[in-house]
Amino acid sequence: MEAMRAPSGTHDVLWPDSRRWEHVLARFSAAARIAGFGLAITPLIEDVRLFQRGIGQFSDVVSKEMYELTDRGGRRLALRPEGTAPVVRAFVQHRPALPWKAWYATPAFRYERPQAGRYRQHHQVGVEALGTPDPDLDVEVIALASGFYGELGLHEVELICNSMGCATCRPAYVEALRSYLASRADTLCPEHTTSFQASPLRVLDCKTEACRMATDAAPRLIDHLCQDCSAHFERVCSGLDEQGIAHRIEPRLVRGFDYYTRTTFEFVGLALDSAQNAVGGGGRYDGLVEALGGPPTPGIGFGIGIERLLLACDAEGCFQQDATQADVFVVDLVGGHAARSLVGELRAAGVPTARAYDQRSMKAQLKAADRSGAAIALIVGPQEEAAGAVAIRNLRSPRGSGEQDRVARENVLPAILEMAGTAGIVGLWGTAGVESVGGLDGEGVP
RNA sequence: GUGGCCGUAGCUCAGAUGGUUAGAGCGCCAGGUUGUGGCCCUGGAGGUCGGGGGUUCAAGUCCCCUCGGUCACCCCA
Repeated sequence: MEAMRAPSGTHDVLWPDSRRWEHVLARFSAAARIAGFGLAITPLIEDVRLFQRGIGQFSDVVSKEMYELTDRGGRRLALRPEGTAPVVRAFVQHRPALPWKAWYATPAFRYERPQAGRYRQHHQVGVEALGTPDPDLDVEVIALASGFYGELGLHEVELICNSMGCATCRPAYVEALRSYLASRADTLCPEHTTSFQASPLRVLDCKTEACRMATDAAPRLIDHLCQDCSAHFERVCSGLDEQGIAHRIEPRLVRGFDYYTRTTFEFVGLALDSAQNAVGGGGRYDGLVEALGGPPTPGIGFGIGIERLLLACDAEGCFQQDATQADVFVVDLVGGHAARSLVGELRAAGVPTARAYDQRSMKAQLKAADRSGAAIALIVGPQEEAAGAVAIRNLRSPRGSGEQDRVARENVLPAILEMAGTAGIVGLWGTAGVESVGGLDGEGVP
């Protein structure tokens, strides 16, 4: 029988790797809440038209990368390829009071050829803020992402931004660019010599030497912005300066979704070797709500790819791998009833506690205790049981020293707390909740 | 969707030009120490050599197909 495996381009995230995910998720949710964003959970499946109308019928993501399905009722559905459209759809459907700020964490599905940093199912955390064109909001949203990277200890990240203009100024610019490209069509790369007609903006983003040179002198969008867009972009940039957020204006930055207007930005992981080095990106989408059937409402948001974020964190060595499954390990040589009662008692008191099963030998149980990373072993054999006591052993004491005491059964908890001090595990528990998950507290944050 | 590289134990990998029962390190299990983890020693379990077909007296090794992984293009997080 062939062993089952996860579909191509999808991955399992298991302990201890998953610790980093818990950490990232906990940090992001905290940062988002502090910034006034509330969690939004929306369905993984949506009407395909949501993405066709939102992202754009002819975008690559919609035209050739969507996971589409027909349900038993004949509805055409799609697995979300990105996070913004569903949240904006929820806004249109429920019309919460403005401004509305939501954060999310979600898988996203795109049928692409997998490679480093690119998967068919990947995961994003992100935010959407709807209801005002105020550039202060742009700054705030960008600052949230930027601060989040910093909190994780990720520093080799470059912020690049651009403005895509609006319905007033962009069409004229696109026309200008198209005719410029037409004049140099023969110097473009093979792929763009004809396709520039349909999507001239894409050529700006082309990495080939030919297109680079050809577009060096091309008209730049930021020079063709209308007065409003220009003023808006200036205020975003000065706002970022004011906050001390380094950024580079990149007139070539073109993002793949049709809904973007005005501010667009991307965070590039400089420590990443892979060609997939965008660790986050987003922008304003002042026409999206309307396109989805809601009232004219401006909005802005970003998404951060967790897999790429983690790749970047690895490249910078943000996390120390130091997994512990428990702080206390119970070794039972009396048939299991001591383990049952001690484990129950300690866990109820909030102490991460593990034990062995199957009545294995003492050596095997202590070995398991060692591997679990526990700092303390509680040992109950016939002698202890007869004396109504528990042996408490410091698993972190120097090799051979075998530091071990015997305490009365009822004094186990205080004895653990006392030894915890010398074993150097204070604080591993007691700060219950996501922040202490996996003992990652403080790691990676200078 | 296009192209390059790679699939041998749970993991990392050896296995010249085809030739006996396919190996190592790590990990796992047990014993050495009948009540004490880490270091050490001994032993053990674990493989349809990704799958299918072909060439051959003989295929992990050569050929074809296929699946999977990986990298790049494309696109994006």
